[in-house]
Amino acid sequence: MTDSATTSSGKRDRLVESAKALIHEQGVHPTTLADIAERAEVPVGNVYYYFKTKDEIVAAVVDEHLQQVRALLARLDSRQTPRTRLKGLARNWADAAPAVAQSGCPLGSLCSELAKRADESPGASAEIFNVLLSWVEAQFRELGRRDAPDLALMLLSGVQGAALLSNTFGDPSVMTRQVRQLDRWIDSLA
Amino acid sequence: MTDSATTSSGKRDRLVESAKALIHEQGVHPTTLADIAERAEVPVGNVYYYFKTKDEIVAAVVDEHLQQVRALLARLDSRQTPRTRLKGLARNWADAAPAVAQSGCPLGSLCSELAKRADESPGASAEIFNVLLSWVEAQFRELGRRDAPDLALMLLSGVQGAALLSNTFGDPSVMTRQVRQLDRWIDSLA
DNA sequence: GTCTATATTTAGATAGAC
DNA sequence: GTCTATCTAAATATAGAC
Repeated sequence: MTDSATTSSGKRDRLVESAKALIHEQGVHPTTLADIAERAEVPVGNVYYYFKTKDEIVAAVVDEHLQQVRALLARLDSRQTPRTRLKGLARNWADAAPAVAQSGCPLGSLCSELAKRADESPGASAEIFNVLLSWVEAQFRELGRRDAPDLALMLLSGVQGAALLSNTFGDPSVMTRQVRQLDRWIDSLA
Repeated sequence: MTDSATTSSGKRDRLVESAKALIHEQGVHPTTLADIAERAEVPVGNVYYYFKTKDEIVAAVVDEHLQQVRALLARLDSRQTPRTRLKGLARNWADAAPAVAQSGCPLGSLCSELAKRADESPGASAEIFNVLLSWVEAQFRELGRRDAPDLALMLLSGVQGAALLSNTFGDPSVMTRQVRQLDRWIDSLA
């Protein structure tokens, strides 16, 4: 019903969810197909019925993240002003602080690992940050800032860098402190 | 001469340098001992004379980074004012933009990967960012800012996040733009 | 100290029964 | 569509000759 394949029920989705969680916790490379299958409660060999290679699972996880980001931004779009929309995004990150301290930003650490691959082109993971960056930029532009691209870069970088430090130190407060600071920074803009 | 072992010449250092470069380019997990040995022009089996495990090589690479950061900060300490010292650090990052766009920040991507490991404690890689953070904080305090810890976090996060985005997009200008912005931000502080 | 050959383990992937 | 059993390849690590 949801996609082209004639798949009956749940297993494919469970595998993607399992892979998503494990990749967040352990990283792409250390996560094995056996790990993924076990957590999804699917026999190992069966994985290959749904995905021809490990790369295909990773691609599905990236796509899942992309859809999730799109859904989040769509929800935020219902808010009245660009400022409240930006603050909603910030709030979202602050809420994720404990998970981020433990395993890093699910998007950031994934992109960090995928960017190292020999692929020439930016790849699908870049699209996630592209979507985020464009959206934030649009909010700043609506706030009347002509330097919207720079401001968007500053905000996203600030969050991603804090996520990395928070994870490195295993300390959620690093993330929350930085988000609070960025929140004030948004307020300070004309 | 340089360390406790009775090692005669070069090989250990070559292995660490090789590992450092490969880990930057490919990441920790994908880099094999065979890769490291080949690049260092040392036979594979011989690696185990210098390092008992792969983890030991990684630890040596982390330590190498730590020493390098300490040396950089020591050089910057010779500058006259805290502001010129901070700008020297920023300049250093801007110069690294091409390499960062290609393979990420050597420190950031390494910490990102190591933080995911099951280890409870922050580990040695956290010490690198600790040193950097403390140093930057000291500069801001010398500038008379009582919010020095927050400012230091903002600066380091801003750089690390930009490095991640720059690498994700494979675009050096993302890094240089952000550093320029942070440079202006430093100027704007009382 | 240096190196070759090899043991061990594990992960990705496939074949084919049901 | 589902699953078991297994092949193949590669990576870490060791034994032991020189």
